[in-house]
Amino acid sequence: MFISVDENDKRYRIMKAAAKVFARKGFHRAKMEEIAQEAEVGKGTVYEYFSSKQQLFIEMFQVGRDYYLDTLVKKVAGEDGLKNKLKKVAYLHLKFFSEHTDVARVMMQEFLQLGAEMYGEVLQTQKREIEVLQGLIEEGVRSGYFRVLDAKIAAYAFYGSIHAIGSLMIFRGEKPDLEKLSGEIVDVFLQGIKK
Amino acid sequence: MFISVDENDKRYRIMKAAAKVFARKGFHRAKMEEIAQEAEVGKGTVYEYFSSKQQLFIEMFQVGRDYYLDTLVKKVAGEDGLKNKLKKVAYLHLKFFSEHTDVARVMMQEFLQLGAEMYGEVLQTQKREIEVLQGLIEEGVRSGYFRVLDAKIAAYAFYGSIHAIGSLMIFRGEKPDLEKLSGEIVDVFLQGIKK
Amino acid sequence: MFISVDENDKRYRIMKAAAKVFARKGFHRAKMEEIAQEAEVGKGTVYEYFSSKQQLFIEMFQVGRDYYLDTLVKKVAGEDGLKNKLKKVAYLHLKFFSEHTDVARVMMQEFLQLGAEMYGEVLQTQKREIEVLQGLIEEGVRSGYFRVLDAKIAAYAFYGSIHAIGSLMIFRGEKPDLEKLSGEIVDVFLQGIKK
Amino acid sequence: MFISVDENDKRYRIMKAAAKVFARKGFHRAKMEEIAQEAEVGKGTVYEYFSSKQQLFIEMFQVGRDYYLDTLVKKVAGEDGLKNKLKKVAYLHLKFFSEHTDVARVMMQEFLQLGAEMYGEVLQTQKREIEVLQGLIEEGVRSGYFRVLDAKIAAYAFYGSIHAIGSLMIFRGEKPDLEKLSGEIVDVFLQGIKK
DNA sequence: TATGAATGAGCTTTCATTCAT
DNA sequence: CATGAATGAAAGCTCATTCAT
Repeated sequence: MFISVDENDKRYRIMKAAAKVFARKGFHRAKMEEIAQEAEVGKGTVYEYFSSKQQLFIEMFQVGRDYYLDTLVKKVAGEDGLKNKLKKVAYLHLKFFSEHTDVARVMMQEFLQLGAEMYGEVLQTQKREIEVLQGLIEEGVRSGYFRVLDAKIAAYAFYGSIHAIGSLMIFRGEKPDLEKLSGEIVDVFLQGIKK
Repeated sequence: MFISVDENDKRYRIMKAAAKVFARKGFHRAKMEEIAQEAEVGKGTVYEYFSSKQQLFIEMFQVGRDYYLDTLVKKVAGEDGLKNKLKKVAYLHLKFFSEHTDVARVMMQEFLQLGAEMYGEVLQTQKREIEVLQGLIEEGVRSGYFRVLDAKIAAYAFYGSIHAIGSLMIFRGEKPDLEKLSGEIVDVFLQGIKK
Repeated sequence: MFISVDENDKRYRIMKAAAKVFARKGFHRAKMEEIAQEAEVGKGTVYEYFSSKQQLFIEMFQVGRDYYLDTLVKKVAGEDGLKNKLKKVAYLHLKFFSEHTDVARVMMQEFLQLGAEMYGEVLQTQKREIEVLQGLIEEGVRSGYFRVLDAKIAAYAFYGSIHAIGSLMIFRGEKPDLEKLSGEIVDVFLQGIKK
Repeated sequence: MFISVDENDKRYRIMKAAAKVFARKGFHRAKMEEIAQEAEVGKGTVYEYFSSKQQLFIEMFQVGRDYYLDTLVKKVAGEDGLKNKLKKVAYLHLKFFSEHTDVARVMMQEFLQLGAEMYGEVLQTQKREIEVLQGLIEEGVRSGYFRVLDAKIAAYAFYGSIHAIGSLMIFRGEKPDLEKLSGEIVDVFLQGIKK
């Protein structure tokens, strides 16, 4: 999940362990001790790299988020046509949920628990992904490909659709065909469900 | 929010207090002491009615959920036409978010924190609301009003749309025109965004 | 040592235990656990009465100091003649050291360790006792009983004399005749050591 | 302050750094890390020269003490007449306080904190300085210059006087005329305050 | 010899839960 | 039934000390 040149880098190992434990337990029930054990380092070592539990959580989160968003933007740009771009967003979102179930779980859980600082951090992810979608929709409206509507609401609606379905997968442990699924979601979004 | 014959009923008062405090602080940061004070009872009294903090949370949650779902089902039944029924679901969901911002926050936050027991409980709410939607969509497909598609995916997509927009409102503190907003969501869902 | 109506008063018991443990170990090496055990209460109970270790130390200190100073002022006032008053100060100071070796030890030890807050607190004791002495000496100078000199320096000198001898007792565990000893100290102070 | 042939000697640099940091923070709040930084050596290097924090403190203390006492004995021997010798002791004690405020602070603070081992070490300083004074007083008694009295008590009284006044200076940050002050202290000690 | 990354024992403090009144 | 004083397990964090390089 995270970018790292050296797989044995302690900082990297601790962040990976943190992601795993936070995912399993949530922020409050995760113990620094357990994270240290998971990373196969001493408890004190964690504090050599991260000044506090909260700081560890925030940094772990930011790295994951940045990696995800960078990948998203890059891959969407590589697609031709608005429909394919929307489908790519859906696909990548679902793929992330599917491949990083544990991390996704944390990202959804700890929303407001950690006070104002985290509040903003966590929201950024949603916000920036939705901005990408809103941009695509606005483009479609300008080019006459989409009908005239509130692009923000539409973006939230589309984001909500894929996010809800992603959540479903997390909770059910299902492994559907993501290509097909993202196709269907985009189809509903573009054509509506009405005959 | 909760139903109670006797407004002075201790059990009721404690649950209401719990809802308030859990909403303010989240599960882990909420203190039994504070809940007791909010309910104007002794700390020990809380334990007369609820065997543990977790149990109190679960029961509070269930009562809120049941009240919400019962209201939902009843009001949707009172509407004519599938479009109006869908719109009603969106409207009620958004209205709940709008009127009970704090409670909604808890319902979204504490998802998995509380282990397997809560896991199921929390999911029930989503699941049953989605079942209502799925039922409506299947009905529409059968009657030929909607085109043939995977009703479950469509239900999740619709649910996700309204939920994402509801979340937005919670975090931004916005107070939009719910009638209009639910109309727009249903419109996108039915017609799609394509021209 | 401390004033208390009810010997079983928890607050009192904790303060007494704290005095004992702080005396034995000094502030930093004293463990809250040990204080709780000494007071025969649970660790949490200590925190019911004192918000922190430092607060416990400060309050314990203040109570001891106030009791000591009040007694000092009262008893000195009850003596006739400057010589007897000075002797009383010496006697009470030595008696306090003799009877409350452990507490005296703490009062001397933790001087500056605890930051500005304690700094002032601890100094108050010395300062106020020295003020009493300075007052007596100034009175003697005015009345022509003492020769004209810097009353402050003389007060510090006298205070230092009795304090040094008190310290000696603490460290050696000696139990000299305090009446006789204070007489000798006052004698040296009044007559000097010169023939 | 310390004697060293080679100013760049690591051992010497570490001890000097330790004196500085212990003085600033007291024993328990001083960190080995900070001492190492102050000495501009690695943390591990400190342990090459001193087996533990406590050992470092003790050795630093002993060196300072020995230097002080050697100087004291030498300079007192260089004075003519008991009065001048006593005055020299007072002057040097006050001068030490005045010039090495920080070190003096530690010497007074850490008295008993460090258990039996330090206990003896720290007391040695006082004890040996008092022995010097006691020797001078006994000499004066023998030679008929002083009246017959308990030389030990008198020595403690004199030591206490200068120590109390020295402490005063430390805490107030005053910089009095040490020549004059030591003269006054000796004067009170020899003549008494009585007319 | 010199280093500083790594360690974990040990500390203060919190708070859900109990139980004597 | 109602209470809240008492409790102690549990957790985050610090820092003296070690040891591979």
